[in-house]
Amino acid sequence: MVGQRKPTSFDIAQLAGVSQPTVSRALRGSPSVSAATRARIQAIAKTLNYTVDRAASNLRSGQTRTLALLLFRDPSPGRTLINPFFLGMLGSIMESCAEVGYDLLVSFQNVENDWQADYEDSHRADGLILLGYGDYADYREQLDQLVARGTHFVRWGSVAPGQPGLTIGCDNHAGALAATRHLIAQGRTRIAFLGDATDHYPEFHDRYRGYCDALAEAGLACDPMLQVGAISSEEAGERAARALLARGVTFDGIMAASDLIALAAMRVLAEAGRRVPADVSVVGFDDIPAASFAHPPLSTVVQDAAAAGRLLVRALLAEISGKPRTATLLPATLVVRGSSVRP
Amino acid sequence: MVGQRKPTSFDIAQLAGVSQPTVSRALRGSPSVSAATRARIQAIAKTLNYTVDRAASNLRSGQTRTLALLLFRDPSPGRTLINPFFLGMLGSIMESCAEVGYDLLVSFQNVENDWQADYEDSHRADGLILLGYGDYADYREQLDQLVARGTHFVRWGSVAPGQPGLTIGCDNHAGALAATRHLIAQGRTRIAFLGDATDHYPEFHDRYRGYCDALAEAGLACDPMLQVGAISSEEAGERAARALLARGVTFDGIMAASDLIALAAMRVLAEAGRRVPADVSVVGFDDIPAASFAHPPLSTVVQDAAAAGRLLVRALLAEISGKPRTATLLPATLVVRGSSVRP
DNA sequence: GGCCGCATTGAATACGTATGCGGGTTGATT
DNA sequence: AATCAACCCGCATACGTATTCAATGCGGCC
Repeated sequence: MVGQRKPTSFDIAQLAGVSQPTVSRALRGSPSVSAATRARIQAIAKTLNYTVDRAASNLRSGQTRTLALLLFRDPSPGRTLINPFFLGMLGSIMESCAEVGYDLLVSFQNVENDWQADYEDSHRADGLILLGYGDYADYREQLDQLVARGTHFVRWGSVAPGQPGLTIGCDNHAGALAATRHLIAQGRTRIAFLGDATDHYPEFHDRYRGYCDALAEAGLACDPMLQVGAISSEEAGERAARALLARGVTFDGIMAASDLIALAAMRVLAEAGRRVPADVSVVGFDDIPAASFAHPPLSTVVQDAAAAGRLLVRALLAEISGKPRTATLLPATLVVRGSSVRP
Repeated sequence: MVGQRKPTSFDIAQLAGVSQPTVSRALRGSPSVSAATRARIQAIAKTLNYTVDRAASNLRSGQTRTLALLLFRDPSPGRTLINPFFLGMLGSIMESCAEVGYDLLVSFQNVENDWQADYEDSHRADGLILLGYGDYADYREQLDQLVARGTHFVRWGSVAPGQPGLTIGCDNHAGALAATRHLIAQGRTRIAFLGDATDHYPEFHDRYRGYCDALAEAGLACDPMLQVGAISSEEAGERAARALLARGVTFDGIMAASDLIALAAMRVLAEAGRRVPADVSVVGFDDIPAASFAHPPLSTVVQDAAAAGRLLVRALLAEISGKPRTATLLPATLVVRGSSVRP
């Protein structure tokens, strides 16, 4: 069995008494093959365990029926684990690709480096899905290059006008707004924001604006002493929380730009003897799996990862087939758990 | 820029004043091309943004420089999330693939269905990595088929003699042995095992044997009333824990076959008013991210996911290149956190 | 000086499929 | 009965690269 040469469409053609092109058309579902011939060919293909050679098919057709998923990782001293939120999205992306009959190629990319975005040029994939909280300063240039080269791609990120390429994201502003309103409704007035607030991280920036707007609504000032920068990682969250404590400002609430930051902050607070939620109410963003296991369970803003993944794949396929698509905003909804509700 | 035809090796050849084969050789590092020519060709390739067409390259060479990762998912009513432990391994596999210059194709597979293992036959990948706690009864047959078709693959699972293909796994028996010894050292004598104990799930079976051996060492009986079957999911863990409580047997320790089971059990125990670890000591297996965030933090058996991923990739490459490899056992080490230590 | 060997390169070709185009057959229409 | 369209199918070919084989030039050695 092992020594057998892999069957080709010629083998099937011979057995079926037709020509090779007919086999190709039959298996591919071309309407110009009669039902009888098609059935015969399919039967033979099945008995021979024939599968279309993707390499040859890709070469001839110019299509790979493969999408590439590029996961951006922030450059950190130690090897940073990938953000769990994006891992969650991965599942739904895999699922969606399978549904539409596409393969999925995945790889890490470091934002800083020139990432090898030659997946499409080298005919390894028909399009790209970009995922990650990247530093937009580094990022932007590369996106422009992708656009210039005519690469098909979609990106999960902050949906704003004037951005290169097709972006899909959740309503970061509305999510943070709702979360901060919730904190205010709990009677909190000194609410800190842990996370980068510059436009280097547009998604965090949107969340920060939502936070500020909620404060403004309530007539509260947006105190810069209550904002500490951090990217989305436990280490950064820990540093930020410590920095906040070190400033000596009083605070009774924390709006964290991501769950990883929030969870790290809760840990630091516990060590410092601040009780959550008795002394401080905490809300995160993303709803990673660990959020509901935390103690107390973390209130957070849920992004619908399943819907997001599906939408990314659909949008990319539309883009590839030439249909113009516009940026899409997914809802972000607050889920209240134990970390924010005042006893 | 967009309308430009993608450059081929012929374009480079013409510009460099050489033939196409020389370009191919130069870019691929063949020793039979002079250093001067190589440098010239590489320079031209760079300015043209040339990348080798993988489709053509794959077709001609018969190699794809791509590995496929198949994640097995237990068939569940609702859509089961993928086991976080395997997600952790995914990162290290991605990393290892990148290091050796291979692409990684990922996809879900349902154990029950005939999974489309035609990745290698259809020239989409050079080999397969199989990941998942599969039901071995369904699984076995498919593995035999892979072997029969001469497909290159490695599998993460229970390392035991007589299994088809190349298996790499952690020392499930030793891990469970250490964990159960630890429970006994805490003075626990009525220790339950939550997880399948049949050979349908060989890894769980190995863990169960470790559990039993530890009990035997201490002169404790292995009471079947203290074992409840469960696959690795929160739902199954919850059902198992409730079933255990419903039996009305006394118990003061739980050895869970996986962290998902353990975390679900801790939740059920809390609802039932049993305190962890005061009344019941709990230990899990896998060390998924949520384990350390749980309350109390979950003691568990750590599998080195990073090493595992690296090893899987390396072993598969060796297998592909024809070097015989033998099954490998990775260590599993107990990490003690709050859920098991008696106050 | 002729022959041999090494170092480079070119010519030719094969990998297996998908598709434009034209040819043949059939049945229906005038 | 002649024309025509619809329907199926085969011929030829192209996709871009990697590899086999032969050819060339060159220096060295007997």
